[in-house]
Amino acid sequence: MATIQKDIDKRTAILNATLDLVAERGFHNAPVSQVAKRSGVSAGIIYHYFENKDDLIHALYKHIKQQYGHALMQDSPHLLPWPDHLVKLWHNAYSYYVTNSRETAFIEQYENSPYYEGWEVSGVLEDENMQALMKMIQQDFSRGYIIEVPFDVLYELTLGVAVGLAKREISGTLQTTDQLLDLVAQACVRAVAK
Amino acid sequence: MATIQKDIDKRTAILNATLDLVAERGFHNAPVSQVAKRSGVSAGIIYHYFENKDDLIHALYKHIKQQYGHALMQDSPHLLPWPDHLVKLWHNAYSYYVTNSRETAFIEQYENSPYYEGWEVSGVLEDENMQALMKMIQQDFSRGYIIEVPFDVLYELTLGVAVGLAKREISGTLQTTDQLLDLVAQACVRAVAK
Amino acid sequence: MATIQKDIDKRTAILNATLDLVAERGFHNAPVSQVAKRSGVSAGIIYHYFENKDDLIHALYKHIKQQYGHALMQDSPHLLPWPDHLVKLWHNAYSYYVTNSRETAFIEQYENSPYYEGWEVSGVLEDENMQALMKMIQQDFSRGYIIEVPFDVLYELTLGVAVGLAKREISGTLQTTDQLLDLVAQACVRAVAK
Amino acid sequence: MATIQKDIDKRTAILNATLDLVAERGFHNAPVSQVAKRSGVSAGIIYHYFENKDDLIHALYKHIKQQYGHALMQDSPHLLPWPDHLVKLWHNAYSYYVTNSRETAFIEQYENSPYYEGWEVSGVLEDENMQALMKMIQQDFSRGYIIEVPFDVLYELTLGVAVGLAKREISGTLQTTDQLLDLVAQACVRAVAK
DNA sequence: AATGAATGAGCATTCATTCAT
DNA sequence: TATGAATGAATGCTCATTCAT
Repeated sequence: MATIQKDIDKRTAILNATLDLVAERGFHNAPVSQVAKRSGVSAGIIYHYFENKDDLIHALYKHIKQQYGHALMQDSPHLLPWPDHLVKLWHNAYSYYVTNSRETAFIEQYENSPYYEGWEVSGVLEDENMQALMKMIQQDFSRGYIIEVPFDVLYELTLGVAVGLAKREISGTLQTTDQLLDLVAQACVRAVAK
Repeated sequence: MATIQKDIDKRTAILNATLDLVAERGFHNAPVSQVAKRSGVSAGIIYHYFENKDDLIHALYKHIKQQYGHALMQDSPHLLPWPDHLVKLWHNAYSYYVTNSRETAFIEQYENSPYYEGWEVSGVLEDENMQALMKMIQQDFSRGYIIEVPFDVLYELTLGVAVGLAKREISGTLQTTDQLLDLVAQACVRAVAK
Repeated sequence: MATIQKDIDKRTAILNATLDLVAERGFHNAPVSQVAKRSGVSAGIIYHYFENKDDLIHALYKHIKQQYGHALMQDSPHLLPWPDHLVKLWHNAYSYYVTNSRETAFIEQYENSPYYEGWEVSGVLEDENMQALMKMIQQDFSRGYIIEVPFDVLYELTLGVAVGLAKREISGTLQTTDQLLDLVAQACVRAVAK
Repeated sequence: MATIQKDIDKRTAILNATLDLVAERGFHNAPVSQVAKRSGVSAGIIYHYFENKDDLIHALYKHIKQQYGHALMQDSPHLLPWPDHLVKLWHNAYSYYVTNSRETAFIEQYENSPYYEGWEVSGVLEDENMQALMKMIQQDFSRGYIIEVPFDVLYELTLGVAVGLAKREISGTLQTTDQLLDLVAQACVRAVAK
């Protein structure tokens, strides 16, 4: 039992150190040796938990995306009526990104690198939270609440905006207020509402 | 004169090769030696035109951003009435990104890497096209056409959506039509209109 | 008793896996971890049966050399008259090498590596089959059947040729027939006969 | 001119250092870093002259085999009558191996490692000295001097014996004299003569 | 006896940058 | 200006060996 716990800790420690380094210094300058040092393990053991550095990066991405999926569905937005559930979703997304700035930095680097092959391939769809979300949007569709555009487009018009804003807030370019965020969430709703 | 011309060509060739490599293979795997080979110059001469590799990357970014600024103001959107100028702007942006996929890939990698320190620092504001654009938005503001949110927010709600869509189109995730694009442009207008 | 049996099996399994790997992939690329995996034991236990990897290699060599000595004296060549016993010996050697290609590959790698310090040091002489063989040759000597050259030289002129041929047969370079082998055995006899 | 000379020297220095190390310490324990140190160059430059370590090893083998081919045909054995040319050839081979013990050690390690894919594939046949040798043997064949067996077999019965003996001489296992060598050369002739 | 996680030195290879020519 | 050979620190990764369990 102690062993299992320790194993989980070590794997997590490696993932966490990688996240730290990539967020701080970029995909470059996140050498395995530094990951090892920062997570307090030897360099060799990393290859016990992960096949190679790419595998480590991919695993970290999957890990974060799961976290994100969970955060999105916090407080069960799907139980709220239209358009409140969309607003809630938007705030959840924004909140996740701003609170987890390292994760945000990592995701954005990952998804804009050759590592990424699109969300359909990335295995994100297997996550149950993501499935719940898709179902929710599906319903809005069939009830005629939102414009008839592909899912990707809806995403960009809503949560895509949340990421962009969060990145600016994190970098200090932009100072938001609750009022402003509500305003933007409403704007997104307006964009996709039929 | 011929020499100067040749210099410009060589510098451009280096920038172009860098763009190629970064777009194709990512910020990693774009070694200076490859840049040299692909641009048909020696590795050493690159350090005549650029202080070091970082300088080369930054210069490329500036170069592309200027191109982008120019593309944005194509066909003088600022001469059109509200909200046509915004729609035109949106289409210009989208068109630039989709047509110049290498540039898009580079920009997105750059702006999500530790290289980037925010657009205010990046010198983008010095570009005259960008200044014209800012002025145009300023006017819409003062005339009460658009919601009162910071410039960054407006950007995310409009052109930010265009980049996101373009990236999906480029990667093949999404197939757009003129009809769909018009729909999205309208949605963006709806989002920011007061 | 059962335990002892199991031990022997495990030790043999390790030796066998090592042989496999070295023959297949060379002295390089025969890591202990792979030996463990292929022999179905843990990496750690290998160090219970062998002091270290070198010791394992040396032990394997000794093991094979004993097998070889046994194979050489199959069907009691020493009971045959001159030069039939030499011919028989030659065929036995050739047959062993061709039949046991993994062993052949290992022996040749070992004897041409810094591991090897000459057969006199290697402990081969302690083997009773080898002693019987030496005695047989000794007798041929004293009876004046064979030329007066050191034992090493006789070996090269006879069994040394068998190894060389076998290696070519194994690698597919050479296709032998019974007729050809008889011819070569005779040639070797001719070489050493006085 | 000086540059060309220097280049040749550097490439040769690398090959020479590799030969040294492999002969002394085996294919293992001949790390590129040591090759660099011993040849007085940086580790990096080795990859300017050779694609990778395998390429370096293969190049060294080819280099040595050419040397060997040259040594074999020293004093034009092909101009001598049967069987003197064979005896001369044998002595040339033996002499090369004993004099160039590092080369011998390397060749034997190489040809018994997974690097080696048989002499037909190794490009040895392209060497003009080897071609002269083949022609010489061909002639002996057609004149009915030697037994009708494949070339490989003849090789093992003659020069193959020379290598084996040389290896024993080098290792100190065997002390040869001119008389003994003549005796063995004669034995080899006897073996292949019809 | 037995496991396999853990170590860390060592390896092949890359690459930004310099500099003699 | 221009070349490209040369450097050497740094990187991802391997593997013999140890040791807590």
